[in-house]
Amino acid sequence: MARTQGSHSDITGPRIREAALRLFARQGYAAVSMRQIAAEVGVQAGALYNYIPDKQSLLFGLMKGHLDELLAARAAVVPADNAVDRLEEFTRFHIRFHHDRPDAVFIAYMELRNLTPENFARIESLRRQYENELEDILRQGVTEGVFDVPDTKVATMALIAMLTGVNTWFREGGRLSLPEVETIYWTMVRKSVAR
Amino acid sequence: MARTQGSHSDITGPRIREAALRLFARQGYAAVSMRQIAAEVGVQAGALYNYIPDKQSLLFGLMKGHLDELLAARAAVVPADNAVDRLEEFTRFHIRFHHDRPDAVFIAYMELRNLTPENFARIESLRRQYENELEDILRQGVTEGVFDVPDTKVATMALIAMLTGVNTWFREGGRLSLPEVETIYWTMVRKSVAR
DNA sequence: GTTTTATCTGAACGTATGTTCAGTTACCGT
DNA sequence: ACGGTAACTGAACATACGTTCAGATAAAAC
Repeated sequence: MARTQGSHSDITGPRIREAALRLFARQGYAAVSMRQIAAEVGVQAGALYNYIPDKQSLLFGLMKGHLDELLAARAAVVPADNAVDRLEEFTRFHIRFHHDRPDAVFIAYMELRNLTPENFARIESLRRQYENELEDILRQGVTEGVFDVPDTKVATMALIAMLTGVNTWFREGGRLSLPEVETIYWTMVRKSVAR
Repeated sequence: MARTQGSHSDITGPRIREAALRLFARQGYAAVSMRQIAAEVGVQAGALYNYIPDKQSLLFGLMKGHLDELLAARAAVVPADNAVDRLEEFTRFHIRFHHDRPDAVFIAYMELRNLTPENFARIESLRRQYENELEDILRQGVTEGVFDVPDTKVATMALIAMLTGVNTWFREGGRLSLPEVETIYWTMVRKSVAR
């Protein structure tokens, strides 16, 4: 089962996930066939079932993997001591992280309805963990007296939607670079919660 | 063909669109079959083709109808003379209009990839018209000297994403009423563009 | 060099898809 | 009452789907 040397299949599993990620993002989970994914990998459809139990698990694995990565990347950040700096860091982190994974982000938001109820609950729980990081920052700022936020829960949802929205319009090579976009969004975020 | 009195079919067309709207929003365009839609209407699948040429046109018609309604509702608004009042009106309008049509909003954002290139271009053009209304307001405020916005195009996308995001979390009967949510968002919008 | 094991093919399974259409039904105007 | 017509059924079309599996293939283990 597990091999000590790098043989073919050690690379086939990830290749299936990459192909599925790209195709699901472009055409949607329901519109992509197992045969399409297999063709992208250069294999017959039946061979996929040596790596995944079924199509559903493939989708769930992609979503779970994305959110695990997101939370791991957050956990690696050493938080600043004041709320303003923490919020700036979060803003720039969110934009950059989501910019680097447009397909996974798209899938994680759009294909929730194709999950079984249990899998849906697991994904939503991970997402809530991430959102709670932002809400903690906002609450800290309110406590510190540097933020004036009418409702930290609503503000959290508002800011996350705003930041994630960058993915819908930003294109490499356009009028603005990503760092410039980060700065513009940070300006708006900062002012929206300022005293 | 056209009948003067209200006969059965005058009501069947809208009923097909309503059923398709609901099902597309819940399961996605690709995952909904014509037989499912027909069953919802209480008819056999073949009968649908007395009202629509094909499944694609049904999707496009729903999206186009939604955006036409949106632009018509905007056109009916008498704009205030100052940018701040116009922006508040836009904010509350956007939240309320989108809140009243969650299914149509969901479809109009998520099923763009299932449109042919020409149809996609037509829908995007309508959406851009709506976005331009907001950008005009922001530019007016900058000219008046009451707004301080680093980039009106980026601010437009940021604010629209933020406002549309209400649909992803707001549920009737929750902690907050819709007017309360409107006010919270207006506070954040106002501050984010303030001088 | 032979056995063992992981991997893949190619065909098959039952079921579902969008769309068409000849034929039936039900209602309309007269 | 009756002819005309709009609306609908039910079956059929070709094609595609996710998944399974016996058998072929290739690589690793001894």
